[in-house]
Amino acid sequence: MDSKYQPQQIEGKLYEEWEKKGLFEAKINKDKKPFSIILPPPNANASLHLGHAMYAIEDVMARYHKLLGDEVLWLPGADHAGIETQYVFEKFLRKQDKSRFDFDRQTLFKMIWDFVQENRGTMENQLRKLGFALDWKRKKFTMDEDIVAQVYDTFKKLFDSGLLYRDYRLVNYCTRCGTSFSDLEVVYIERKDPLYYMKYGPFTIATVRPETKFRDTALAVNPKDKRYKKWIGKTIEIPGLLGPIKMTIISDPEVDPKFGTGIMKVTPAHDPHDFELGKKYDLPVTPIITTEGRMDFSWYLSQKNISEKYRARAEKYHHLKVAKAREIMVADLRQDGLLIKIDENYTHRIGTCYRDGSVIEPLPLEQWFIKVKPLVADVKKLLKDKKVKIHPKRFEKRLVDILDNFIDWNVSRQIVWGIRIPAYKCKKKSKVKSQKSKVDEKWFVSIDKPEKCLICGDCKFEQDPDTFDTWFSSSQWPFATLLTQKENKFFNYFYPTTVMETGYDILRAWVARMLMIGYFSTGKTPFEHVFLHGLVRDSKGQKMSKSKGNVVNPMDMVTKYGADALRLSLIFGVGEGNDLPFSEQKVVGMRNFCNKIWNMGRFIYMNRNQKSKVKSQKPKVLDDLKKEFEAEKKNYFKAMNSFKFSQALGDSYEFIWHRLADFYIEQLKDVIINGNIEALEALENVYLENLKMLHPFAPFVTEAVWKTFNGEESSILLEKLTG
RNA sequence: GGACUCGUAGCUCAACGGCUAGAGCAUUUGAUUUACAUUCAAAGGGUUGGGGGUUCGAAUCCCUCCGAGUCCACCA
Repeated sequence: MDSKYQPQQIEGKLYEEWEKKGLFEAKINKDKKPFSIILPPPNANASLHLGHAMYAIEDVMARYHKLLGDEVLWLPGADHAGIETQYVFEKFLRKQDKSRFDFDRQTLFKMIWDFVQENRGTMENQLRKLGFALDWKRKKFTMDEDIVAQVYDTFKKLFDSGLLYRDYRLVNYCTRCGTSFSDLEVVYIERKDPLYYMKYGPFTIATVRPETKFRDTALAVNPKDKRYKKWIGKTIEIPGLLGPIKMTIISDPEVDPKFGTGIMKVTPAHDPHDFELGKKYDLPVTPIITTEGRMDFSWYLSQKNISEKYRARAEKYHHLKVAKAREIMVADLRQDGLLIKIDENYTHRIGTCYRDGSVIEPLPLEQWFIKVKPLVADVKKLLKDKKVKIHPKRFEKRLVDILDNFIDWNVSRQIVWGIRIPAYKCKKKSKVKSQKSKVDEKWFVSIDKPEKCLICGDCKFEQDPDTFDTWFSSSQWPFATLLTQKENKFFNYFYPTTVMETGYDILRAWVARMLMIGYFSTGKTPFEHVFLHGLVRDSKGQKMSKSKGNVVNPMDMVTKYGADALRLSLIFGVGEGNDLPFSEQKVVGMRNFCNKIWNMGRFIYMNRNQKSKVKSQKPKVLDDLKKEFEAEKKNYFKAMNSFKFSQALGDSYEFIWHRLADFYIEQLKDVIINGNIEALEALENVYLENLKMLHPFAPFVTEAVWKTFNGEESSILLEKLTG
């Protein structure tokens, strides 16, 4: 044995051997208790960041349960990460002076597919370098054919159950990404924008969006507002930039008389609040901004009998970007004497795209929505019946809160990189003309490509060009990955999975949805336990981000200090579910701990090999050692079985280093060197037992030492850990 | 505006109603022809954010105030 533990020379070889010997492979074994975890699938296209290294907690569980003798499945996978990946790919295209609009759908998809395949191996090998006991033979990709079939199946079931509907409503649209987002993907920021006070017939209104006023469909006041009471219900003519418009004054208690002038313009097509008002009072939805973020005045220009002045204006505005149009219109308003004043100090919050930071436009679009209410009710029952338990407990409250406030889920995305929605629109014109007819009546869903229209039977139906929100496929991950394994019974044996372990930041986006869709599809909870870990931050507690330049590459840490050291540093001394500030110092400390483990082994091993046959008295201190070790073991199992891994590790650390090494070995050093076999054996037993207990946390160093003691062919993973 | 988390040694955090509030790093002093200098022994460093309450006993439970952060909702 070397005088120092050198992980770089050992880790790669050990992992290869584990994988080759199939030690991570799961089988159906009726005599054993199944224990399963599905790895939250990292983005197939990207490298791992430190947050991914937190999956070490899952490895701790997987290896611990292997040692307990359970049948363990830890299933790896990769996510196609729709928007993320398409965004990265478009950046890559831009470098070559191209854009996605230069390619047709099939070509673009194929290009991204190849791009992802090229990069996919990186992430997988990084997971190996971290020592994760993943069953690679069962790995899945969200775009695998069989997974897609599963996703289609779920979509059809939702459709058939009436939980899916198509609706024309305001969605969060990023005109730069060219797609809508769910509400979870909108980031609100505080911003200063001019608030324009405009003359509006007999009134003054305040708005930050004068460019949308052409499509206002009403004015709204508070019913109790004395200033405007006499106007309610009246329709008046108001001079505007493009000539007079007719406007009806409605009243709604939601209008705040104290804001601005107490009278608001209602633009159902471009403001979520106004859209709701529009629905309530049956106002038409009349868009004026396109999905490209440009003004659309074609509705105006197609009219006859407009004066040359107004036509010229409309033509000037037409097709301008929103910001530019606003600028010009404000100038025109001023010219017409319609602008009263500008409040330059108005701050408000606006939605921006989480991906590229551009302003989100609320646009009316037809999209697929999942009715979440019934699903939420089922999940709440699961929680109440303790079919699924949340650790640490405080997150259960948050989950319930999330469920109570879940709004219908928009699953349509207008990007190419994703799973195409298997919905088709009947093109036959319906004979009955009814404005109130629901938009989804003309749609059908089919898992296989349909040969004829399932509604009318003979039209040239069209497939929805949209793809699914990435979370829609992810929400099915626990059961989809198991149902698509070769053995039929694999699913029955391992489902519901035992634990879902992930960061608390995706409790809403992922965990809640997995529970909803998982229960809907299988009638069971997808996992019995949810364990949530915190976020890795930098040493000052700041979020790591590329723009801040404080990102630590986990692989650098592995190269420098070994995978065990990195893993230990992410678990040691961290309260369950708490964020942890990452410091290289701590990794160094854990590297030292690994070295300590190694050298304790070295000391015992050296003396074992030169055992002399001197028989002497059994040292008294051995009784204390036994007692102390029994107590440690008890604590260890208690902590491990209640998801308190940090505590289990902390206790072991304390015992191994400061009791076993600093106290007992020091006490027994002389008698051992003099050949006291009893003392040596007692130490060896306790040490090797501790090696097993520590193996889930530090798999490499423990395995390396184990092999020294028990031969190259042995593996600590084949040992039993008993309480 | 709503919810949650946190405030403990210089720094980062443990301690989850019960021994003298602990660890890592940092600081100071000393040891070692050594299993390990990636070591060991020891020292300094604390009114547990302030105040009040419950209790035989509170960092821990309750109330209140102050401060920091996160998530959610978002009125033109």
